[in-house]
Amino acid sequence: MQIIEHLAEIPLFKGLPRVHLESVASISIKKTFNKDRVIFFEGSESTGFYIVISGKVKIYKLSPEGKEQILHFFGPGEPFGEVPAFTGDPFPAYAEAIEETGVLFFPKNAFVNLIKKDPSLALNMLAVLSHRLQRFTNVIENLSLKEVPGRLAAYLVYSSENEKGAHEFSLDISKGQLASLLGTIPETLSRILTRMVKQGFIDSDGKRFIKILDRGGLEELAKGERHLG
Amino acid sequence: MQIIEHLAEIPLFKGLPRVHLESVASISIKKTFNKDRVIFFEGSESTGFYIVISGKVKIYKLSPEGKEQILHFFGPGEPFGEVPAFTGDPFPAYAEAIEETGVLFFPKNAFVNLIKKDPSLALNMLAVLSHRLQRFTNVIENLSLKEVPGRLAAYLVYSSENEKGAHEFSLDISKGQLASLLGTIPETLSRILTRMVKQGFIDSDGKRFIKILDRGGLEELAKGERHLG
DNA sequence: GATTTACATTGACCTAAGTCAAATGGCCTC
DNA sequence: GAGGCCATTTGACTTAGGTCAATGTAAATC
Repeated sequence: MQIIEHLAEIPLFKGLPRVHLESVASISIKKTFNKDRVIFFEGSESTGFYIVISGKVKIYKLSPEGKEQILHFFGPGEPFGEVPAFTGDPFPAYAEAIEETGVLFFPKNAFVNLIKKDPSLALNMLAVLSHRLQRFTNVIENLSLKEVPGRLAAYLVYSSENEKGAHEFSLDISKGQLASLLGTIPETLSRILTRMVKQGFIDSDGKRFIKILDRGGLEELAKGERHLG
Repeated sequence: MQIIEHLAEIPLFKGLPRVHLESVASISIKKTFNKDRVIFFEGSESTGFYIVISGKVKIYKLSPEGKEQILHFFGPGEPFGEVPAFTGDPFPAYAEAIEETGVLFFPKNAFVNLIKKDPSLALNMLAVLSHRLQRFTNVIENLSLKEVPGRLAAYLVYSSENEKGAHEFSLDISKGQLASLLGTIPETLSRILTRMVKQGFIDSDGKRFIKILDRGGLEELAKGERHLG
C-alpha cells in the first residue's frame, strides 16, 4: 500500500512498526477542502484531528471587530486540531484551507486507542505538542516584549534560514497574512518594510521577493538589542 | 508510604496502578527553593522536570530592557518544565520560586521510560500539554486582539469563579505581578482598576480585596463587546 | 486592451498604553 | 516615634501603532 509509505514519512508516525502504521491507515479518512473553506470553528465540538497531506491550512483567532490573529500555518505532514482530542474541550480556534487542501482525518477515540498501544506514538505526539508550546512561548514573548519591527526581523531571518541559508527568498504568504501572523495590520507592516529597505537591512521588489542585506542587523532588531530609526 | 498517596492525588498521575506510582516515587527527587530563587533559566539545558509540592512558582520571559512577561503561575500538584523533556531543546523560559517552595524533580530519561510503560501516564501528560496549549491560545488572543481592560476583566471574572463563584475575593498575587501576567505595567493596571471602580464594575479596598459589582459588564469587557469609558 | 477586483502603499490623524518622575501610603526596623 | 523601604498611585508627557480614506498597482476576466 502506497499510503503506508506515505504515513511512515510523517514525523508523528516516525519509528512506528508496520503493523501500527497499518492500524493508523485503517482508521484514517481522507477529506479535501477547497480554498477558503473553514475546516473547523472555534467553539465547535471535536470528533478527531487532522494531518495535512497537500495544500496549506491556517489556524487563527478572530476578535469581535473581525481582526484576525494567525496562530499557525500548517503544510504537508503536519497534524492540527489535536488539542481537543486530549482535553475533551471544543476547538480553541478556527482552521481554514488557504488553498485546495487534502487531509487525513483521525477519529478521536480510535486514535487514542492506538496511542495506548504504542508508546512511541505517544512520545511522538508529546514531542509535537511540546514543540508547539515552545513556539507559542515565543509568540507570546514577541507580542508582549517586542515591537513589530523586531517581530518582522525575526520572521525574515527565520524564513531565510529555511531557504537553505540563502540571502534571497520569496515570502510564502501574502503580506496581509504575514501582518496577521505577526499580530499587526497590513498598513503597519508595509511602513516597516519600507523603513527596513530605506535603512539598508533588506532589499525588496515590492512584491514577495526579499533579499537580506544585513542579517546581523536584523538579528539585533529581532533580539530587541537595536531599534529601527 | 505517604508519598504514594500524595502522588495519587496529582492529576498527572491519576489512574496509575500502584506499582507505577511506586516507580514514579522511586525516580523522584525532593528539592526545595527559597523565595526568589531561580529554578531554571531560559536557554539552560534540561535534565528533567518538576512538580510543585508546596509553595508557588512563576514561569516567565524577560526582554532585554528587563520587562517581564509571566506565562504561568504554578501551585501544588502542577508540573512545570516538561517541554524540554520531549523536545530535547533548552528551557524556553525562566522558572522562579515566588515563595518558599518544595518540588519533586523527575530525571528526563527515567520519566520517559515510565511513559513508555504506562499509556495512561502518557495520556495524562498529553492532557496536561494540551490544556497548556489551549491556555496559550487564549493568552495570544488576549495580547493581540484585546485591550488591557478586557484582559483584566477576564482575569477578574475567572478569579472570582475559582473562589466558588463568590463575588468577593482577594487577589492571590501582587498587582505588579498581575500587570506582568496581563502583558502590561503596574501604572497602566492601576489606572484601569481605578476606572473600573469609578464606573461601578468592581469595588476594591485599594489593596488586594476585590468585589465584583457588575459581572455581566466585566464579561462584556472581556469579550471585547464593550469598552471602558 | 479595457474593466473589474484584490492587494499594497501612502498620508493624515488619533489613541491606548508606555515612560519618567513625583507623591502617597502602609509596614517594618531600629 | 522616626526613618527607611517597598508597592502602588497619580500626573504630565511621549510614542508605537492603529484607523480611515485615498491612491497605486497588477493580475484576472471579459
